[in-house]
Amino acid sequence: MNARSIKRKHSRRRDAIAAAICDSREHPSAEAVYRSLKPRFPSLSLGTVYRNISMLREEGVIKSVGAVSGEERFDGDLSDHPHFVCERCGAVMDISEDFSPRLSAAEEVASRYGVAVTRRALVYYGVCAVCGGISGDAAPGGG
Amino acid sequence: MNARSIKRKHSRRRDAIAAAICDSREHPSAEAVYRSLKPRFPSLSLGTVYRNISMLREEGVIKSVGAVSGEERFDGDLSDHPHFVCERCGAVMDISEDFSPRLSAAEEVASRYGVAVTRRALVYYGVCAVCGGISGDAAPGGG
DNA sequence: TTATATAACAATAATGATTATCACTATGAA
DNA sequence: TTCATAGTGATAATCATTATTGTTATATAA
Repeated sequence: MNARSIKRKHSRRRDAIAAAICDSREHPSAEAVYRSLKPRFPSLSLGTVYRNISMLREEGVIKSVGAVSGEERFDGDLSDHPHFVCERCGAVMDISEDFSPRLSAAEEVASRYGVAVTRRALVYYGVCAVCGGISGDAAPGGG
Repeated sequence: MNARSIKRKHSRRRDAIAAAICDSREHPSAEAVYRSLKPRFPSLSLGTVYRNISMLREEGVIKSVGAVSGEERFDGDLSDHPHFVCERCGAVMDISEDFSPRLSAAEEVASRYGVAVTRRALVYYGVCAVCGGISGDAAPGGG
């Protein structure tokens, strides 16, 4: 009756797209998924990647992490954990759930503001270790 | 010497664009700012809005709240507070800082992961009061 | 006030990510 | 195998945003 019951046929490409996202720690964009699968599926089309990502998201197999530099990034780990985004290279990494606000905060927001909260997203922004976040030398003159 | 020292001339439009964002609780998009100012500045161009928003952001007068349905939304309140986004109507509202994770969490992320954290963003998603978030009737059949 | 340098402007073209269309193909059930 | 239709590649269209360009407004000095 509802949209969920649309019959889905099995698709090799959809499996591969889901795996590319779920088996990666990179939080790839649609374009990145496309590039990673193109060698294995030479006829793969970018539209197919977008279409299947959209289906996988509806089905709850993957979720979006938000956009980095205008490109949406995806995650196959559905747990409610924060992310770190490097503003230099665009890398997205998982952060332990330990750094999430307590779960009850969402309930408190709901009751205080009279809204229904279905999910939340916490993102830390900065500069990753590779790009020079920590190794104390060479002050970043390039801003 | 650096990019900050580019000479800026005074501009009525830039003032109006900054005010449109800072005096609003709507977290408007560039398009929304354009629409709100068009009556007062009939010759206003959308490109001008984008260009000035970009300048205001560089200068630290406003900040981005992230994209909602592909449209970037802006905030004149620079304090580190969470937001709530209604997934039905796209409304963005401020949430009290009380619901932010403690500030030390950012430092802990930095030291644990070897990164530099410059800012963070916490967003709660769901359905706002107007769209039916709370008033317990009429189960949302339209999902 | 006029003159001059240039930041800001409107109009518009270009870009880049994403979505829609369509003729054809592959999947799954009979 | 046959059939209905979900899935696909190619490509066009859309939408937000950015860049370009010739003109206008602002700041400063004469």
